[in-house]
Amino acid sequence: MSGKKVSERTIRRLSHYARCLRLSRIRGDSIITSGYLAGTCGISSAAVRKDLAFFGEFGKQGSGYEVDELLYNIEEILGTTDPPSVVVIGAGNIGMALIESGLAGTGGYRYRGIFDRDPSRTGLKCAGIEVQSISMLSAAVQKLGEVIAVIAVSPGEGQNAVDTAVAAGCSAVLSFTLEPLIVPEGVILGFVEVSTELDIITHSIRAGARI
Amino acid sequence: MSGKKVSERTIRRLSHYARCLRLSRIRGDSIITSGYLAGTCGISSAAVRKDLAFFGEFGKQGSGYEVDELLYNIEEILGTTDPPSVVVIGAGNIGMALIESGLAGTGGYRYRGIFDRDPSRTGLKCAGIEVQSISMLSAAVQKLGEVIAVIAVSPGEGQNAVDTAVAAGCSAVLSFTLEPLIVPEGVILGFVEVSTELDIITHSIRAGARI
DNA sequence: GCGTGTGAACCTCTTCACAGCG
DNA sequence: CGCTGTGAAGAGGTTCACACGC
Repeated sequence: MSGKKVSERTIRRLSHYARCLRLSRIRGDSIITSGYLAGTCGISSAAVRKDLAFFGEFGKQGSGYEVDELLYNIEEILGTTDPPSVVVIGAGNIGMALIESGLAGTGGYRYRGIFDRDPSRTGLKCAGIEVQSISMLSAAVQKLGEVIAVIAVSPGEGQNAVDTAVAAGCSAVLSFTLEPLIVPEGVILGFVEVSTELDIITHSIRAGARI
Repeated sequence: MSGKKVSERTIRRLSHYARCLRLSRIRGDSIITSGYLAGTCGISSAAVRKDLAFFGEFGKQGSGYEVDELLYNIEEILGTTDPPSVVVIGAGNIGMALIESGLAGTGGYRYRGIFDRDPSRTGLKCAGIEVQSISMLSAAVQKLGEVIAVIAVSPGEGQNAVDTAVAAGCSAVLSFTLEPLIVPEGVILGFVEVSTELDIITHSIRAGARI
């Protein structure tokens, strides 16, 4: 809709603002300031205002931003007012844990299915969702429309699972595996890398401990 | 040791290089080029060389980088040659799944314990590790030394768990919860946010679909 | 007075092009 | 000839300071 180009870093911040706004709304606040958002997200208030002003004049001078209105606008920018469906591929420990934990508080996302190629796992139930054979994925995607596939398979099976997800028509892939993955042009690829987060933390500990 | 200041973005890339090098080593390669690392990590070869040259002259002109040597140097920079211990707080779905999945392939990290404040969970065994009462955390940290606490508790319990971890002497906290958290100065804080990754992907899908 | 919106300065990071060395 | 190391140019993002409106 909007022809704006925004960096991933900005999108990441907008996502944080959105989460912060949801918490404010739960707490009953109707107005929020850039300074408050800045403090909660660990950045400067000027940066918050720059981010928001880039997309429109959402604030009221002298008071701040109306929580409901700002949240609506940010979700509009992110495209999460009507978010894609999410399915999990791999009904192992992590896959099942993700399903059981759900996506509460994330603003609209919901797990719509979990798939595994191991027949001994199909039929298991988990948080009201039944593990289906991977052969059912294609039909499920056709029914759901836009789908993000969360890859939670065993090490070494990542690329295989991604290829299956892509062939089934998934628009994007979010991988929990460590392996490098390849997707065709047009398919979005994201990673959740505990390993890298640990490395960053370790470096911070060591660097922060210097004199 | 080194007084260099490096950005988190650079550290994140170094972590990716390290993972790529481990895979190369397993494959038996002894030499790797900046172009190959660049391709696998999705950046330009010049950026890779800049990153590495900043810390020393690790490469051999005309051939490339020796895998073992470069990996050693990167781990030295990251501080992961002798990595901190990792413990999990919260023996729910995610905590148990993390323990069962282990940290294979991450280069040295290992889960050394899992703790929960719910007495009905203590004593459960998981991948050879027994769930301990949260009251044992302090003693465990004292024995382990430098400890990263992975927070995998139910929504709303995050800050409580963090406070406990900090009081027990943990050097850093990596949270899987969505809530904003506060830690005292000197304690490192990191997040794994599936919600934000989904937002980024959703935005990419919608933005990429524009004309 | 308070908090937003914004142009300008500032800084960091990335890319380019090429010299240098095996 | 191939690939690294690096100064210079360019792009992008952040901070600052202040005008504007409630």
